[in-house]
Amino acid sequence: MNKLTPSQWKVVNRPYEPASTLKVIAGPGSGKTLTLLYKVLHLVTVENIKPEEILIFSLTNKAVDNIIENLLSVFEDSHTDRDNIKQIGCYTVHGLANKIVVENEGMINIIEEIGWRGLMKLLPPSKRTPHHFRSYKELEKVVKDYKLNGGRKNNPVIAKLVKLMDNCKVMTNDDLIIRAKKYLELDHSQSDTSSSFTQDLQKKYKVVLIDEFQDLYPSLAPLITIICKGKQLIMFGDTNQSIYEFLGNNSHIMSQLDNLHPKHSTTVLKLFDNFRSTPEIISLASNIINRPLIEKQVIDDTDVTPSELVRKLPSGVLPQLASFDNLAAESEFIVDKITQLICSSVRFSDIAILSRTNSHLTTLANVLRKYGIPYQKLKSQPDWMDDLRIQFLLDIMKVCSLASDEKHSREFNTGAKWQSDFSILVTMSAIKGVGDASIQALYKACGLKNLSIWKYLTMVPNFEWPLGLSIKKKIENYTSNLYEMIENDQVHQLDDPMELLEKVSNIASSLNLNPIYLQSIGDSQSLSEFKTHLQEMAQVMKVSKSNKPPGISFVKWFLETYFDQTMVFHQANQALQTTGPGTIKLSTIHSAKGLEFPIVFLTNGNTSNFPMDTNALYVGMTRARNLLYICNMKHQKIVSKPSSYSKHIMSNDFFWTYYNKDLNRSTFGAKMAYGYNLQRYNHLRKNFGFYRAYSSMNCCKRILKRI
DNA sequence: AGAGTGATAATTTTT
DNA sequence: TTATCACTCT
Repeated sequence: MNKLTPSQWKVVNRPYEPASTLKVIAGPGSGKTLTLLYKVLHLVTVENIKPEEILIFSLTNKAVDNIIENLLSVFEDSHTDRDNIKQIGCYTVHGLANKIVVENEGMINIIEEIGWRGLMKLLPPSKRTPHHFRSYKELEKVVKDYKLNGGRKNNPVIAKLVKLMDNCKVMTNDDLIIRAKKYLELDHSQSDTSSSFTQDLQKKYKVVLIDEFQDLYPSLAPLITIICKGKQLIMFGDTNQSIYEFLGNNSHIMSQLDNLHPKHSTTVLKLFDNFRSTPEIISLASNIINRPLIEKQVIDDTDVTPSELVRKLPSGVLPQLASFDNLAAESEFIVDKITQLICSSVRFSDIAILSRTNSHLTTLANVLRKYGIPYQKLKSQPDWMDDLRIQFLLDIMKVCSLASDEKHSREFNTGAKWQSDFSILVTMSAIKGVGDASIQALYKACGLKNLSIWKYLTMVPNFEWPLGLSIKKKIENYTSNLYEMIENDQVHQLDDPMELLEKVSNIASSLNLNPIYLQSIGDSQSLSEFKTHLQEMAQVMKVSKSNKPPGISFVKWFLETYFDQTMVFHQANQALQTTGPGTIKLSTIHSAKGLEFPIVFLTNGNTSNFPMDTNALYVGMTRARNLLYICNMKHQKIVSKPSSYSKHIMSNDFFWTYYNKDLNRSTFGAKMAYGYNLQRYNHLRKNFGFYRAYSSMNCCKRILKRI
């Protein structure tokens, strides 16, 4: 095993010691993940730590997936049982918190956009009060503030909302963390359940590894400290790559973690070498974060870097900075460059386009599709999950399922604990003409009678409803549409996913919803988008149906598990797409953290004028191995000129030899092919109609098939 | 009424 | 960094 450098070995060989901290500072391309994996291997094979005593966590799904994916291969040569290795706990912080909370409370709901929109309707109508919000995001922020400061602000309106959320088990992601911490603090020693997840966290684990510590933020601190206290804490990260500052200050939680264990058992190590990027790219990136190139003097004499592990040699090609007046020009530049690259033996899968926003990526994706260039969006969630219309359908299912359950518990009226209320409020306020005033009046009336909204609507005669005539009609329509599903338990009897979906869609379509939930009307592109999303959800429903255990109704099973199942399904789908001719990867800079690509296009879009965050820019740049293009970057350190047309890169023999060697590809046949490549490129360029704005898409598709 | 001031959001993730 | 809102002052 001479895969590691001395500085990496130093980390791996650091002995196990309870109640200690090992902090590893690992810059981009320094082999952080590899070191982490070998550290785990070392713990199991040398230090005799059992796999089930190791807990690894990180903030993003991608980082966690990355580790899980590679764990097995690292253990391949050791004589450890595969099933045994799977005992290693590997979670996102929120995934872990979710697991704890669900184990202790049963099914919960994470609030989404549609939920906040519903809650907005419960606010007083006056526009001049502090309760008036421009968007649901402001409300989200205020509620967060309220929860953070406890009741200190004493805002009765927000307090009411929070109470409603509590009763309906509706949580924000921050709530997950707080609640998880609460359950970990409880003493479970008297409890008879012998091995719950909560207890495992309290007792079983000996070593906790944190990947990407720079992503942690203060509100996670209480949970993380309680998990790590007394264990060996090993954390990897790089403050320069801290791009989640908008969630809270990273240094605050880091100082807490640094002081978790006594000074004498806290060690800081550093991984030096950058094996990823060319000196040209590193130089520019280091300049961005005001840091000279990796200095020789920081390497002490016990850590001499052997000559075969020095950084990469110069590639002879500088990162290209370009600016454009409009989005079309930028797109054209990117497509033109891609064409040049593809004609120079680059594969589609070598290229990544990184941007700061998802919306800009969507724009770029449409451009690529126009030119028939294969692409793939790297997203942890499929698109349909943040489609409001889909969220609405899911909420209708929730209403049916929850209200139907509560119907049976009618006798045991245990106070205001009606989980269905939240989903009812959300769905009802999506109806056209049902405004804040009616929702509030109705909700108040229910509170007076101490009934759930559904019970109120079905039991109290409608002349008592505190509503205007036209609203009454609308609400009656709502009730009667849902009546069969709930009162006759139809929702639980529908065993066939497609029947359920059809039924729910029928309800939605007869409700006369607000335009925002029905964007599909009159817009064919949006309609086909909705169709695709619906089909994707239907697929997950079918999968869910196939693994449903007996003794539970399909809706219930689906609602409880659809999130996890979707993630698994989505991941499998993405993996599937990587085979074949390859695809260009589209990703936000945030999602691309931890990944690397031979060629990177970094773009800021042209619409927004506010500058790029320095660390985000740094992360984006350091994703590139060999070639970096930066478009329309707004940053003090970047001076970009309007780009002039050049096909220089195609004839750069030295670079292409370098490139193929870097990727372990044969250069046979690539040399002397410049003439042929150029001919191919010119042909494509003509057909694409570059420098004449957009061309017709049909001819492009035809041409690209020949590549 | 219309000009001027000051505060703040826009974007990124987590089930 | 810019756009927009709420509010104040003349």
